[in-house]
Amino acid sequence: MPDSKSNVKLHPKLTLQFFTNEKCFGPGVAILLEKIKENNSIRKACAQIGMSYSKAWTIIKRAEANLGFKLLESKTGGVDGGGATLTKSAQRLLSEFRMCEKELNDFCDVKFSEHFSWIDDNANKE
Amino acid sequence: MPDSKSNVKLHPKLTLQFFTNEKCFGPGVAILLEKIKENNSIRKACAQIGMSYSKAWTIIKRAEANLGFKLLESKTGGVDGGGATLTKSAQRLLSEFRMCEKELNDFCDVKFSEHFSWIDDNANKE
DNA sequence: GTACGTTATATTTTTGTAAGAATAACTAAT
DNA sequence: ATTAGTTATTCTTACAAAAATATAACGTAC
Repeated sequence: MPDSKSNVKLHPKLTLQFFTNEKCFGPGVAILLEKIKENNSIRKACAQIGMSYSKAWTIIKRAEANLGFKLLESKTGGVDGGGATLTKSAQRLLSEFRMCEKELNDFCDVKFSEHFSWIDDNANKE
Repeated sequence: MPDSKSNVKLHPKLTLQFFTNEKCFGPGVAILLEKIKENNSIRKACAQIGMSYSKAWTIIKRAEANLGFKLLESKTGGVDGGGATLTKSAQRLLSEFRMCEKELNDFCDVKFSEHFSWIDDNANKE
Protein backbone atom coordinates (compact mmCIF):
# COMPACT_ATOMS: atom_id res chain seq x y z
CA MET A 1 0.00 0.00 0.00
CA PRO A 2 1.43 3.39 -1.01
CA ASP A 3 2.24 5.92 1.66
CA SER A 4 -0.22 8.73 1.97
CA LYS A 5 1.20 11.87 0.38
CA SER A 6 -0.69 14.15 2.72
CA ASN A 7 -1.62 14.76 6.31
CA VAL A 8 -4.98 16.38 5.51
CA LYS A 9 -7.66 13.77 5.79
CA LEU A 10 -9.88 12.82 2.92
CA HIS A 11 -12.92 15.01 2.47
CA PRO A 12 -15.56 15.61 -0.18
CA LYS A 13 -16.12 18.71 -2.25
CA LEU A 14 -19.35 19.29 -4.07
CA THR A 15 -19.72 21.65 -7.01
CA LEU A 16 -23.11 22.89 -8.14
CA GLN A 17 -23.39 24.28 -11.62
CA PHE A 18 -26.23 25.20 -13.93
CA PHE A 19 -26.33 24.34 -17.59
CA THR A 20 -28.52 24.90 -20.58
CA ASN A 21 -26.60 23.91 -23.69
CA GLU A 22 -23.49 25.29 -22.07
CA LYS A 23 -22.35 25.94 -18.55
CA CYS A 24 -23.90 29.19 -17.46
CA PHE A 25 -23.84 29.54 -13.67
CA GLY A 26 -21.64 28.26 -10.88
CA PRO A 27 -19.47 29.27 -7.94
CA GLY A 28 -17.36 31.65 -10.05
CA VAL A 29 -20.28 33.81 -11.17
CA ALA A 30 -21.77 33.60 -7.69
CA ILE A 31 -18.75 35.03 -5.88
CA LEU A 32 -18.39 37.65 -8.59
CA LEU A 33 -21.99 38.79 -8.16
CA GLU A 34 -21.55 38.95 -4.41
CA LYS A 35 -18.56 41.23 -4.77
CA ILE A 36 -20.31 43.41 -7.32
CA LYS A 37 -23.18 43.78 -4.87
CA GLU A 38 -20.74 44.82 -2.14
CA ASN A 39 -18.89 47.33 -4.30
CA ASN A 40 -21.45 48.48 -6.82
CA SER A 41 -18.66 48.01 -9.33
CA ILE A 42 -17.57 45.26 -11.65
CA ARG A 43 -14.02 46.56 -11.72
CA LYS A 44 -13.62 46.67 -7.96
CA ALA A 45 -15.18 43.24 -7.64
CA CYS A 46 -12.64 41.85 -10.09
CA ALA A 47 -9.77 43.43 -8.20
CA GLN A 48 -10.94 41.82 -4.97
CA ILE A 49 -11.18 38.31 -6.32
CA GLY A 50 -8.28 38.53 -8.76
CA MET A 51 -10.35 38.04 -11.87
CA SER A 52 -9.74 39.90 -15.11
CA TYR A 53 -12.44 42.31 -16.13
CA SER A 54 -12.75 40.66 -19.51
CA LYS A 55 -13.45 37.30 -17.94
CA ALA A 56 -15.98 38.77 -15.54
CA TRP A 57 -17.74 40.43 -18.41
CA THR A 58 -17.72 37.25 -20.46
CA ILE A 59 -19.16 34.97 -17.79
CA ILE A 60 -21.84 37.46 -16.82
CA LYS A 61 -22.94 37.93 -20.42
CA ARG A 62 -23.01 34.18 -20.93
CA ALA A 63 -25.01 33.68 -17.77
CA GLU A 64 -27.53 36.32 -18.78
CA ALA A 65 -27.90 34.94 -22.28
CA ASN A 66 -28.53 31.41 -21.03
CA LEU A 67 -30.69 32.26 -18.06
CA GLY A 68 -32.85 34.56 -20.13
CA PHE A 69 -32.77 37.54 -17.80
CA LYS A 70 -30.42 40.34 -16.84
CA LEU A 71 -28.17 40.08 -13.81
CA LEU A 72 -26.75 43.60 -13.78
CA GLU A 73 -28.09 47.10 -13.98
CA SER A 74 -25.12 49.17 -15.03
CA LYS A 75 -24.41 52.84 -15.63
CA THR A 76 -21.43 54.30 -17.46
CA GLY A 77 -20.13 57.81 -16.96
CA GLY A 78 -21.12 60.30 -14.29
CA VAL A 79 -19.20 61.72 -11.41
CA ASP A 80 -17.97 58.35 -10.16
CA GLY A 81 -17.51 56.89 -13.61
CA GLY A 82 -20.51 54.65 -13.34
CA GLY A 83 -21.18 51.37 -11.60
CA ALA A 84 -23.19 48.19 -11.58
CA THR A 85 -25.82 46.79 -9.26
CA LEU A 86 -27.61 43.45 -9.18
CA THR A 87 -31.10 43.11 -10.53
CA LYS A 88 -33.78 41.68 -8.25
CA SER A 89 -33.57 38.43 -10.20
CA ALA A 90 -29.84 38.25 -9.70
CA GLN A 91 -30.20 38.80 -5.98
CA ARG A 92 -32.77 36.06 -5.73
CA LEU A 93 -30.74 33.68 -7.87
CA LEU A 94 -27.69 34.33 -5.73
CA SER A 95 -29.40 33.83 -2.40
CA GLU A 96 -31.21 30.67 -3.52
CA PHE A 97 -27.97 29.36 -4.96
CA ARG A 98 -26.14 29.79 -1.67
CA MET A 99 -28.98 28.18 0.28
CA CYS A 100 -29.14 25.30 -2.13
CA GLU A 101 -25.38 24.82 -1.95
CA LYS A 102 -25.55 24.71 1.82
CA GLU A 103 -28.30 22.10 1.88
CA LEU A 104 -26.41 19.98 -0.61
CA ASN A 105 -23.16 20.25 1.30
CA ASP A 106 -24.82 19.26 4.56
CA PHE A 107 -26.37 16.26 2.87
CA CYS A 108 -23.06 15.43 1.24
CA ASP A 109 -21.28 15.36 4.59
CA VAL A 110 -23.77 12.81 5.88
CA LYS A 111 -23.51 10.67 2.78
CA PHE A 112 -19.75 10.85 2.72
CA SER A 113 -19.46 9.40 6.20
CA GLU A 114 -22.05 6.74 5.33
CA HIS A 115 -20.15 5.61 2.27
CA PHE A 116 -16.49 6.30 2.93
CA SER A 117 -15.68 6.00 6.60
CA TRP A 118 -14.05 2.64 5.87
CA ILE A 119 -11.23 4.44 4.11
CA ASP A 120 -9.88 5.72 7.41
CA ASP A 121 -9.87 2.23 8.89
CA ASN A 122 -6.56 0.62 8.13
CA ALA A 123 -8.26 -2.63 7.28
CA ASN A 124 -9.09 -3.96 3.84
CA LYS A 125 -6.32 -2.09 2.11
CA GLU A 126 -4.16 -3.84 -0.41
CA MET B 1 -34.54 40.88 -20.67
CA PRO B 2 -31.98 39.17 -22.95
CA ASP B 3 -33.16 36.46 -25.27
CA SER B 4 -32.32 32.96 -24.21
CA LYS B 5 -29.41 31.62 -26.24
CA SER B 6 -30.60 28.06 -25.98
CA ASN B 7 -33.59 25.77 -26.23
CA VAL B 8 -32.34 23.31 -23.61
CA LYS B 9 -33.92 24.15 -20.33
CA LEU B 10 -31.92 25.05 -17.29
CA HIS B 11 -30.73 22.11 -15.26
CA PRO B 12 -28.27 21.45 -12.46
CA LYS B 13 -25.08 19.45 -12.58
CA LEU B 14 -23.44 18.24 -9.44
CA THR B 15 -19.80 17.22 -9.25
CA LEU B 16 -18.49 15.13 -6.40
CA GLN B 17 -14.77 15.15 -5.80
CA PHE B 18 -12.47 13.98 -3.05
CA PHE B 19 -9.57 16.00 -1.74
CA THR B 20 -6.77 15.65 0.73
CA ASN B 21 -4.30 18.45 0.13
CA GLU B 22 -4.97 18.13 -3.55
CA LYS B 23 -7.77 16.81 -5.68
CA CYS B 24 -7.42 13.06 -5.78
CA PHE B 25 -10.65 11.42 -6.88
CA GLY B 26 -13.59 12.40 -9.04
CA PRO B 27 -15.67 11.46 -12.07
CA GLY B 28 -12.61 11.21 -14.32
CA VAL B 29 -10.83 8.57 -12.28
CA ALA B 30 -14.14 6.80 -11.71
CA ILE B 31 -14.96 6.31 -15.37
CA LEU B 32 -11.36 5.33 -16.03
CA LEU B 33 -11.45 2.64 -13.36
CA GLU B 34 -14.75 1.32 -14.71
CA LYS B 35 -13.25 0.92 -18.16
CA ILE B 36 -10.12 -0.70 -16.79
CA LYS B 37 -12.31 -3.18 -14.96
CA GLU B 38 -14.17 -3.97 -18.18
CA ASN B 39 -11.03 -4.39 -20.26
CA ASN B 40 -8.40 -5.52 -17.80
CA SER B 41 -6.20 -2.99 -19.51
CA ILE B 42 -5.26 0.61 -18.89
CA ARG B 43 -4.44 1.13 -22.53
CA LYS B 44 -7.74 -0.16 -23.84
CA ALA B 45 -9.62 1.82 -21.23
CA CYS B 46 -7.88 5.00 -22.40
CA ALA B 47 -8.73 4.27 -26.00
CA GLN B 48 -12.41 3.86 -25.15
CA ILE B 49 -12.74 7.12 -23.26
CA GLY B 50 -10.30 9.16 -25.34
CA MET B 51 -7.84 9.78 -22.54
CA SER B 52 -4.10 9.77 -23.03
CA TYR B 53 -2.27 6.95 -21.31
CA SER B 54 0.03 9.38 -19.58
CA LYS B 55 -2.88 11.25 -18.07
CA ALA B 56 -4.54 8.04 -16.94
CA TRP B 57 -1.35 6.95 -15.29
CA THR B 58 -0.87 10.32 -13.61
CA ILE B 59 -4.34 10.57 -12.12
CA ILE B 60 -4.28 6.98 -10.90
CA LYS B 61 -0.92 7.45 -9.19
CA ARG B 62 -2.09 10.69 -7.62
CA ALA B 63 -5.26 9.03 -6.40
CA GLU B 64 -3.34 6.13 -4.90
CA ALA B 65 -0.84 8.39 -3.20
CA ASN B 66 -3.53 10.52 -1.60
CA LEU B 67 -5.95 7.77 -0.73
CA GLY B 68 -3.22 5.69 0.85
CA PHE B 69 -3.99 2.44 -0.90
CA LYS B 70 -3.50 0.85 -4.30
CA LEU B 71 -6.19 0.94 -6.95
CA LEU B 72 -4.61 -1.31 -9.55
CA GLU B 73 -2.97 -4.71 -9.60
CA SER B 74 -0.95 -4.71 -12.78
CA LYS B 75 1.24 -7.12 -14.67
CA THR B 76 3.71 -6.35 -17.42
CA GLY B 77 4.84 -8.81 -20.05
CA GLY B 78 3.45 -12.23 -20.75
CA VAL B 79 1.59 -13.58 -23.72
CA ASP B 80 -0.88 -10.74 -23.88
CA GLY B 81 1.61 -8.08 -22.87
CA GLY B 82 0.23 -7.70 -19.41
CA GLY B 83 -2.81 -5.98 -17.98
CA ALA B 84 -4.35 -4.33 -14.99
CA THR B 85 -7.20 -5.18 -12.67
CA LEU B 86 -8.84 -3.29 -9.84
CA THR B 87 -7.97 -4.06 -6.26
CA LYS B 88 -10.81 -4.93 -3.87
CA SER B 89 -10.46 -1.46 -2.35
CA ALA B 90 -10.76 0.17 -5.76
CA GLN B 91 -13.87 -1.82 -6.52
CA ARG B 92 -15.45 -0.81 -3.27
CA LEU B 93 -14.45 2.82 -3.69
CA LEU B 94 -15.90 2.86 -7.17
CA SER B 95 -19.21 1.27 -6.24
CA GLU B 96 -19.69 3.47 -3.17
CA PHE B 97 -18.77 6.51 -5.25
CA ARG B 98 -21.43 5.75 -7.85
CA MET B 99 -24.03 5.08 -5.17
CA CYS B 100 -23.16 8.28 -3.36
CA GLU B 101 -23.30 10.25 -6.59
CA LYS B 102 -26.73 8.87 -7.32
CA GLU B 103 -28.10 9.77 -3.91
CA LEU B 104 -26.67 13.26 -4.20
CA ASN B 105 -28.06 13.76 -7.68
CA ASP B 106 -31.51 12.65 -6.65
CA PHE B 107 -31.41 15.05 -3.72
CA CYS B 108 -30.11 17.77 -6.00
CA ASP B 109 -33.03 17.38 -8.40
CA VAL B 110 -35.45 17.89 -5.54
CA LYS B 111 -33.60 20.91 -4.22
CA PHE B 112 -33.24 22.41 -7.65
CA SER B 113 -36.97 22.43 -8.21
CA GLU B 114 -37.53 23.80 -4.72
CA HIS B 115 -35.17 26.70 -5.24
CA PHE B 116 -35.22 27.48 -8.92
CA SER B 117 -38.60 26.70 -10.45
CA TRP B 118 -39.33 30.43 -10.48
CA ILE B 119 -36.78 30.86 -13.26
CA ASP B 120 -39.10 29.18 -15.74
CA ASP B 121 -41.98 31.46 -14.81
CA ASN B 122 -41.84 34.53 -17.02
CA ALA B 123 -42.60 36.78 -14.08
CA ASN B 124 -40.16 38.77 -12.00
CA LYS B 125 -37.59 39.09 -14.74
CA GLU B 126 -35.97 42.42 -15.40
C1' DG C 1 16.95 -14.40 -28.86
C1' DT C 2 13.23 -12.11 -31.23
C1' DA C 3 8.65 -10.40 -31.34
C1' DC C 4 4.51 -8.78 -29.13
C1' DG C 5 1.60 -5.94 -26.36
C1' DT C 6 1.39 -4.22 -22.31
C1' DT C 7 2.87 -1.25 -18.03
C1' DA C 8 5.92 2.48 -16.41
C1' DT C 9 7.97 6.98 -16.79
C1' DA C 10 9.89 11.24 -18.49
C1' DT C 11 10.02 14.66 -21.98
C1' DT C 12 8.19 17.45 -25.61
C1' DT C 13 4.42 19.51 -28.12
C1' DT C 14 -0.19 21.16 -28.55
C1' DT C 15 -4.16 23.45 -27.12
C1' DG C 16 -7.63 25.77 -24.53
C1' DT C 17 -8.39 29.16 -21.11
C1' DA C 18 -7.46 33.17 -18.62
C1' DA C 19 -5.08 37.37 -18.29
C1' DG C 20 -3.68 41.54 -20.26
C1' DA C 21 -3.76 45.32 -23.34
C1' DA C 22 -6.02 48.42 -26.21
C1' DT C 23 -9.86 51.25 -27.39
C1' DA C 24 -14.28 53.30 -27.40
C1' DA C 25 -18.23 55.20 -25.07
C1' DC C 26 -20.56 57.35 -21.43
C1' DT C 27 -21.80 61.33 -18.20
C1' DA C 28 -21.36 64.43 -14.32
C1' DA C 29 -18.45 68.03 -12.61
C1' DT C 30 -15.05 71.57 -13.22
C1' DA D 1 -13.39 71.29 -23.57
C1' DT D 2 -11.10 68.49 -20.31
C1' DT D 3 -10.86 65.24 -16.64
C1' DA D 4 -12.09 61.19 -14.15
C1' DG D 5 -13.50 56.57 -13.47
C1' DT D 6 -16.33 53.48 -14.90
C1' DT D 7 -18.71 50.05 -18.38
C1' DA D 8 -18.35 47.71 -22.93
C1' DT D 9 -15.81 45.12 -26.38
C1' DT D 10 -12.26 43.08 -29.05
C1' DC D 11 -7.79 41.35 -29.80
C1' DT D 12 -3.32 39.60 -28.44
C1' DT D 13 -0.34 37.30 -25.30
C1' DA D 14 0.96 34.11 -21.66
C1' DC D 15 0.43 30.05 -19.11
C1' DA D 16 -1.11 25.76 -17.42
C1' DA D 17 -3.13 21.52 -18.43
C1' DA D 18 -3.63 17.84 -21.55
C1' DA D 19 -2.03 15.22 -25.31
C1' DA D 20 1.43 13.24 -27.85
C1' DT D 21 5.76 11.18 -28.20
C1' DA D 22 9.67 8.53 -26.86
C1' DT D 23 11.85 4.97 -24.42
C1' DA D 24 12.63 1.38 -21.17
C1' DA D 25 11.18 -2.81 -18.91
C1' DC D 26 8.68 -6.93 -18.56
C1' DG D 27 7.57 -11.89 -19.48
C1' DT D 28 5.48 -15.51 -22.35
C1' DA D 29 5.56 -17.96 -26.68
C1' DC D 30 7.63 -19.21 -30.81
